[in-house]
Amino acid sequence: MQVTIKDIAKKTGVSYATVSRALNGRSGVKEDTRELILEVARKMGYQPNAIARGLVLKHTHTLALVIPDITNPFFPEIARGVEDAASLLGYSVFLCNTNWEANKEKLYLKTLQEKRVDGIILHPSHDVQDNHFLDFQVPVVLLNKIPNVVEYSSIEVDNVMGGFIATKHLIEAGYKKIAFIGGSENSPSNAERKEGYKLALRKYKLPIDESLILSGKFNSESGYHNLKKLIYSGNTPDAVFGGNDVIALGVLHCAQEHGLRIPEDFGIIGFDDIPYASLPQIQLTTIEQPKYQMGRHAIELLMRAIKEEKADEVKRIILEPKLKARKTTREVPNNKAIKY
Amino acid sequence: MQVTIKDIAKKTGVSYATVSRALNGRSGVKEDTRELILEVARKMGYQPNAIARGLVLKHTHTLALVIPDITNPFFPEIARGVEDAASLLGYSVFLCNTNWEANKEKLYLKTLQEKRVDGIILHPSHDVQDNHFLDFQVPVVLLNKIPNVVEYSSIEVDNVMGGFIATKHLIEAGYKKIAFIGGSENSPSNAERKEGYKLALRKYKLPIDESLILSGKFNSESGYHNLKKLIYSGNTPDAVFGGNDVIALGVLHCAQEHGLRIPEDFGIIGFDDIPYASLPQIQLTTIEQPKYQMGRHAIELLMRAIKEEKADEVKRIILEPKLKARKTTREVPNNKAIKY
DNA sequence: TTGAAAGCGCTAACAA
DNA sequence: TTGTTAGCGCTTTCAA
Repeated sequence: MQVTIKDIAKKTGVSYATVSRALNGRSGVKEDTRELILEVARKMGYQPNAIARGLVLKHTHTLALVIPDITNPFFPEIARGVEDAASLLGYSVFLCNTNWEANKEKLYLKTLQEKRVDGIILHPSHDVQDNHFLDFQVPVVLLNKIPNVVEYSSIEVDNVMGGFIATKHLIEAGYKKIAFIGGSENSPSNAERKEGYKLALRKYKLPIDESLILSGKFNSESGYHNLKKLIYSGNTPDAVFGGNDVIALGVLHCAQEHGLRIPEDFGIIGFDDIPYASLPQIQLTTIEQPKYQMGRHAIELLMRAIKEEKADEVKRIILEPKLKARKTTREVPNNKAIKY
Repeated sequence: MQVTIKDIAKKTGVSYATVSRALNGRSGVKEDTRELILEVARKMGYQPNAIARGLVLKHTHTLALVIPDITNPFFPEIARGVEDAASLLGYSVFLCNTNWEANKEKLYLKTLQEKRVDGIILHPSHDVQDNHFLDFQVPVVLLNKIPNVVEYSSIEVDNVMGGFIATKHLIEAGYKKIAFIGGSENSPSNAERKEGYKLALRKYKLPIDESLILSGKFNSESGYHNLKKLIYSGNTPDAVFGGNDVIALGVLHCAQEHGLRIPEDFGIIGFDDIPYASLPQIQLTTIEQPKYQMGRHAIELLMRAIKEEKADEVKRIILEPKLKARKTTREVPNNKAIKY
């Protein structure tokens, strides 16, 4: 059996209230008694029971990170950022994989509330339209925007800016026929990246050709097949902006298989900067999302909500995406750089 | 404020013991009352308090996965296996990154005990010699062997077999001068893989050349530099068995940079089969560890320890590693395959 | 400086 | 079938 403060009280001959005070470093305990208690506690191998404490204090120093899939290369760094920041503040964090299933997400959210987590960081599954987490007691911060949901703090990256920068880079590098091969149609971030793409084309007076704008899934097969489709329909672009890195990797694979010379005749840019992208054998040009920082910021936001009783204060942190020019796009000649 | 069983009791006019019974589906509640209670609970938005329940039941339905770094491509799949299996059984899991630091590991283990997790899955940092988790109340299963520690269940892959298979594959493919570029000297799994390597050389009558056996760190820089060292000392091998995939990737990079033709003149095999390895642009031949399964099995073992009060029963599950022949090694001609 | 006692929300004996 | 009550391990008033 675990030793409790009562055991310590018995051993030391004081009341267990005093033991509690001593153990928690509260004032109003004679130095002698405190030392005695601490000593005895140590000797008996006392481990405070966080459950009991949580029951009375009404907080658990426990958080949760609810994401679609830790196996998706986009998430581990976020998770690490979350966990590092949380542990620094004395919080533990539950990891929950929803597997992109709204039902699983719903179930987790319920369980987590029952476990009385102090806060939740949530990357919702795209397809969640019913916002089942809207009647929440627990503070939550979102890891991406949900259309029409404004009641939560969130940390986001500026996807339209990212899409713009990506496309601009392609244009500056001299590519002329630039396709957008995106992911799911009803992903808000996908839509925003596409918007950035169109913005850039428009700004630099390139035609917007709808036949060059494809969508599919956020996996490499989708990227692969969409480029293939373009090639076989005789509509081969000379550059592709992929909706994310995984798609771009599929595009890269397809382009290589079809003997397209990269980056000379064919440019590819992705989005996210997942770890794969920087492998020497890949060297994918991409738009970086500051994943680790996103995790940290999410914790910051969550702490505001938890600590300051400002559950109502909604704050959005919008992070800037950055271009990582690598080897799947031509270098931009200095003199050709478009003024921005 | 959250609604409690007392609130429900008041509303329905029964005692709160009855409410508890009804809510937990315990027998001995008239069907009418049960329905009433359930109905009222639903209406009031009752959320059972798992903390309070945990306090009396003395379990929390909470587990922890303590690993060095979720950002390391070896771990996400394990984590997924753990989480999937755990959630199926109604458990939540804490994710803890020790960052390879024994101190952090120690701290987490302490916290987790205080939080009264029901069990822990631990991948210890290599360099932990003092086994600070030895005085544990909580069931733990280990994700790799620790020398001289036999008191815990563990799930392991047979590293010497893996090393043997890897080397055998290289030999069968016709490589003659096979180097082993490993990771940390004091990593047990590294030592075992090296042992398998030597075993294979011996068995197939190839000389064991200590100048071809290098160690370093478990990162790609280490692999890169160790091969470079070999090359510049005029001791270039015609194949390398990397202590893990990340090392092998570094080796691959170096080999490519130095114009070695892969796999014709130079073969590379790794260990782990991390996701990178199967990218079309990489196609690294490697020894697969069944990571997802390891996670699931770990949960199995943990459940035995938790449920059956067999905390003392120590069980090891030893998984078989498998060869994944891809493009960084020559194909093994059928007739040349060595009988095993 | 210390102790007695209530109570956090719940489960489970024991009685009725 | 239902209610009463003790108690899980702890914190925190209130009194002494």
